[in-house]
Amino acid sequence: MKTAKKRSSDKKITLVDVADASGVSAITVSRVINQPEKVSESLRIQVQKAIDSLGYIPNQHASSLASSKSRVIGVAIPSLSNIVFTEVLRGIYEVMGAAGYKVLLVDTHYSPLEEEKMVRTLLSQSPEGLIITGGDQTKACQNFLHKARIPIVQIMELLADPIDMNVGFAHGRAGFDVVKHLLGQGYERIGFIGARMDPRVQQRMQGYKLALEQVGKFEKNYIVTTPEPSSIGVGGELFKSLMASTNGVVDAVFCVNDDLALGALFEAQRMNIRVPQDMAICGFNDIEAAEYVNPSLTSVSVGRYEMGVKASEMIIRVLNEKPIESKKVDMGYEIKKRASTSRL
Amino acid sequence: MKTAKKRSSDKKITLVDVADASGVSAITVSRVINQPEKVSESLRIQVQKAIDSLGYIPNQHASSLASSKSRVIGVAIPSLSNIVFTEVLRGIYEVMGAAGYKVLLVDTHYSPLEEEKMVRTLLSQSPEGLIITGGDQTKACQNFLHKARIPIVQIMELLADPIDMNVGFAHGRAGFDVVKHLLGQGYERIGFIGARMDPRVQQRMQGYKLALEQVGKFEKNYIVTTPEPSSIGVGGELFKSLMASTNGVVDAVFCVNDDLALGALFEAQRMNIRVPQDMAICGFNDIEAAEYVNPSLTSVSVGRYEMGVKASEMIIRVLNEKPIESKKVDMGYEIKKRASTSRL
DNA sequence: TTGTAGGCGTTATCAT
DNA sequence: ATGATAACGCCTACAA
Repeated sequence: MKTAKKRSSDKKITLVDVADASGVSAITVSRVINQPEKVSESLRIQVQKAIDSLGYIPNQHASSLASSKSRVIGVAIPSLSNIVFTEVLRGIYEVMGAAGYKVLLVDTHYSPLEEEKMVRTLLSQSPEGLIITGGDQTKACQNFLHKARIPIVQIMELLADPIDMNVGFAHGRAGFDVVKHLLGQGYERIGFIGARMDPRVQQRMQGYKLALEQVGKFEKNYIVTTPEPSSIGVGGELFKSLMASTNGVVDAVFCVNDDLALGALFEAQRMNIRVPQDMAICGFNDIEAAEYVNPSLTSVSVGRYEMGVKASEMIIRVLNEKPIESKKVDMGYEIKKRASTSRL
Repeated sequence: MKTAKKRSSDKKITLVDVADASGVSAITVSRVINQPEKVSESLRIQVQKAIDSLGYIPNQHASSLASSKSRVIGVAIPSLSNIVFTEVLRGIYEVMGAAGYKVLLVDTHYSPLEEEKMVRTLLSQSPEGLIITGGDQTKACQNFLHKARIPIVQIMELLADPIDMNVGFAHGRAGFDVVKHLLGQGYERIGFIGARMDPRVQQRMQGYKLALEQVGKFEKNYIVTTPEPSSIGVGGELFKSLMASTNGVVDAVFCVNDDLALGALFEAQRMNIRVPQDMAICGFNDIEAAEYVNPSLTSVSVGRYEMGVKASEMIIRVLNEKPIESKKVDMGYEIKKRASTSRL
C-alpha cells in the first residue's frame, strides 16, 4: 500500500509524471511534444490529455542539456533607451519568435568590457546564434565568439573584418551625403551636433568632416559634442552653445540623431531663428516625428526594423543549413529631404 | 596508450576538462566559480588559471538543472515598439542586471492568448521570478502562474485581485483628473482621442467619461478611437476626423498618449487652429518631447522607469526572503500642466 | 510505433 | 578544505 503519494500541486510535474499518468514511457511523452507525427493518434491524444490535466510544462534546461539545442538566440545591444535599438529588436523578435526561438537580450551600456561580460553570460546559455552590435569587442570577447562556433551577426555598421556575418550601413558615407545635400541647398557654414559619440556616430562625423574639407569649408569649432546620452533637451543645449561659440554664423546643423535635431529645432524656434530660411537642421534615423513636426525635419532614413529582420533571417538560414547570399549585407540609407533644409 | 585526445579548439570545454587540467576534482572547480571562499587560495588560483587558459564558460543549463536555480527573470510586455514599456524595461534591466539576474523578455502583442503561450515559454525556463503586464490573463495562464510558486509582479495598472504582487497606478483617476484640469481652464467641449484601446487606455477613457458626465458635458460623438497602434500620424488623422465629425465645436482633446497628442498638435498647427487659445491638447505619459515642443504639451507623468525598478526590487526582496512593505504599490502620477492647455 | 539504457554538465549530499 | 557519488529532467541512440 503506497501511502506517500505526491500532492499534485506541490512538486514540479515532470515528463515521467505525465508518462505514469498516461501509462506510456517517458520517451513517448517527449515525442508527443517534439515530434507528434511519430506517435499514433490514440496515444497522442491520451498523452496530451495527461499533459493538460497535470499542467505539465517541459523543463527547457533539461531539454537543452540533453539535446544541446537551446532554442535561444542571444542579442547584445548598447542601450535599451535608444529607439534605434528597440526597433531593431522588434525585427529580431518578430522573426525569431515566429521561428520558435527565444531571445535573450543584454544591454552593454556602450562598454566593450561590459559587453565581454554580457557575452559570457549569453554564451553560458548555449545560444544557437548571436546578434551583437558593432565591431568594438575586446580581444577576449572575440576569442569567445570565435570559439562558440555558432552563427553570429554583427549589426548596425559595416565592418571590415566581421567575426562571422555582418548587416549594417555606411555611416560615414551617410554623413558625407548629408553635408553634400546641405551644401547643395546653399548652406555654407555647417555645424555638427553630437552626443554619446559611439563608433557609428564617430563615422558620421568623419563623413561630415571629409565632405567639408573637400570644399574647404571645414571649421573645427563648428563641432559641438557631449559624452552624455542624446536627448531633445541636450539637443537644445548643444544648439545654444553652438550658436554662442560661433557668434551665430552657422547657417546649418547636422545632428547625429533626430532627438538632438528636434531639440535644436525647438530651441531655434524659441530663439526666433527661422528654419529653414536662416538655419537648416538635419537629423538622423528618421523617427516618426521628423515627418510631422513643423517644419518637417530632414533626416536619414535607415531600415532599423529590417536590419533586425535580416540579421535574424540570416541566422535562421545558417541554422537550417540553407545558403545565404552573402555574409555581408549593406542595408543602405536614404536622405529624406524635408522642409527643415530646403531653402531653394 | 591513449591516442584519441580531444583537440582543444573542437569540443566544448566542461568543468571536468578544467578539473583535469588543474589536477583537482570537478566539484572544486565548481566551488571556485560559485563559492570561491570555500577553496584555499592556492587551489583557487591554480584552477582560475586553467579556466582562463581553456576559455571555459559554464553551462548554465546543467547548472540550472542540478541546482534548480536559473538566475532568470521572465518579463512579458505587450509591445516592444511602445516607449512606455521600453522605459519600464530599462528599470528592470538596471536592477536585475546588478543583482545578477538575466532577463528573458517576451512580447505578447496585446493578446491574452499570445500571452498564455509566452508565459508557458517563460515558465519552461524555470524563471525565479516573473514580471507581467496588466491583469488580463487567460484562465489557463492564471493557473500556470499560480502553480509556478515564484514571485510574480503584475505591472502598469492597479489590480483588484492580483495573482501575487502588483505595481501600477490608477489610470481611471488620471483620466478623470485630466478632464477636471481642462474644465478648470475653461474648456467646455472636450474630445477624446484613443488608439489601440488596451485595458489601461479603456480605464483612462472611463475616467474621462465619468468626469464629463458629472458636469453634464459628456457627448458620445466627441470620442474618436481606432484599434490601430498609436502613432503621431494616427494622432493627426484622428484629430482631423474629430474636427470633421463635430463640425469643429470641440475646444479641447484628451489624447491617451503623447504620440497621438503630438500628432494632434502638429495637425492643429497645419489647420491654423491656435493651441491653446482655440484648442487645448493634453497627452499622456509625459515623454521628453512634451516638454520641448512649441507650445509645450500638457501630459500625465508616470514613473515608468521607477515602476520597473520597483517591481524588480520587490521580486529580489522576496527571493532573498526579505519582507516587502506591501504587495500592492501605487506609483501615482502627476499632471504636468503646460502651455498646450493653459488658457487662463 | 513504442521502449530501454545511458549520458548531457553541473551541483547537493555526505564523507574524509 | 577537498572529494566521491548520485541526482536534476530530458533526449539520443539503439532495440524490439
